[in-house]
Amino acid sequence: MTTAASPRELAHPTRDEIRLEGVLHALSDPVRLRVVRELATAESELSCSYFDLPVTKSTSTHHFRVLRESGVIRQVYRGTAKMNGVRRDDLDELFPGLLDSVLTAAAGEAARHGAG
Amino acid sequence: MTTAASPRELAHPTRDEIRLEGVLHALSDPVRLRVVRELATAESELSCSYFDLPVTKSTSTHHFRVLRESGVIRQVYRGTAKMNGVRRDDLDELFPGLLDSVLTAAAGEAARHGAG
DNA sequence: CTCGAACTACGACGAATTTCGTACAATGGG
DNA sequence: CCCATTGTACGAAATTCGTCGTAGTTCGAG
Repeated sequence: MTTAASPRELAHPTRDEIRLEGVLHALSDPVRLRVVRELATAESELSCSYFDLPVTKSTSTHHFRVLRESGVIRQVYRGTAKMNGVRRDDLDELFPGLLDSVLTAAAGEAARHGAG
Repeated sequence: MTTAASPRELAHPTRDEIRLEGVLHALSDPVRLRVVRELATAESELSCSYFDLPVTKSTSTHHFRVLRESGVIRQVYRGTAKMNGVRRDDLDELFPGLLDSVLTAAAGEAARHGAG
């Protein structure tokens, strides 16, 4: 009773559907901020399973979805894996400097408190 | 030095107690983001009653407190009024460029969708 | 001292969020 | 076809969030 369509396409907001409040909210969670930092540092797509997050798989799926639906990341299936990448072009066009300042701020805070 | 010997002093986080996640969360609410935008454009401090927010006084108090406790704004009593100002120095030192890029992003989004 | 203005404290409520466990589906290799 | 890998869906519980109303506090003016 498998239904007809291939469901392996993921819904993303278009560029003009991305909202600042949604992006800020997505980035205000420690787990999600950490994912975005790794993704941005890697500068290439990473699978969900690449991340060793302190939450279960269910919760991990949830966080990735929040990031995708807010427009922060793009997700694409590749075999059984789901690859993730930051939507840098869209974010930089929409909110110039925002992503970089958040990443810089996160790095600074990590240096101050995480390794201080 | 401050001449305030008033018993009504408000608790603020010190600079190094301010957390990025807390700031992002505080700014991810439409009402609070609007307050910060007005505060940032204003030349001087503004009282709570200056703002005509689409919420009750109770809720307004709540939002101002979230902003204060996250370190985004500084609040000082002046008579019966409570004056509010953005903690620009602290935020710029802690998270360079972050506040400005958020304000620019908010202005851009308002131009795009609010008055586009 | 009394009054109004400004703001707070407290309790409450519904809605959203976060988290988990378990069961399930899609893919690619034997 | 079988199965391990990868991630999803669903339900549920705990928590947080945004909102409000009411009662109360502090201050300045009269």
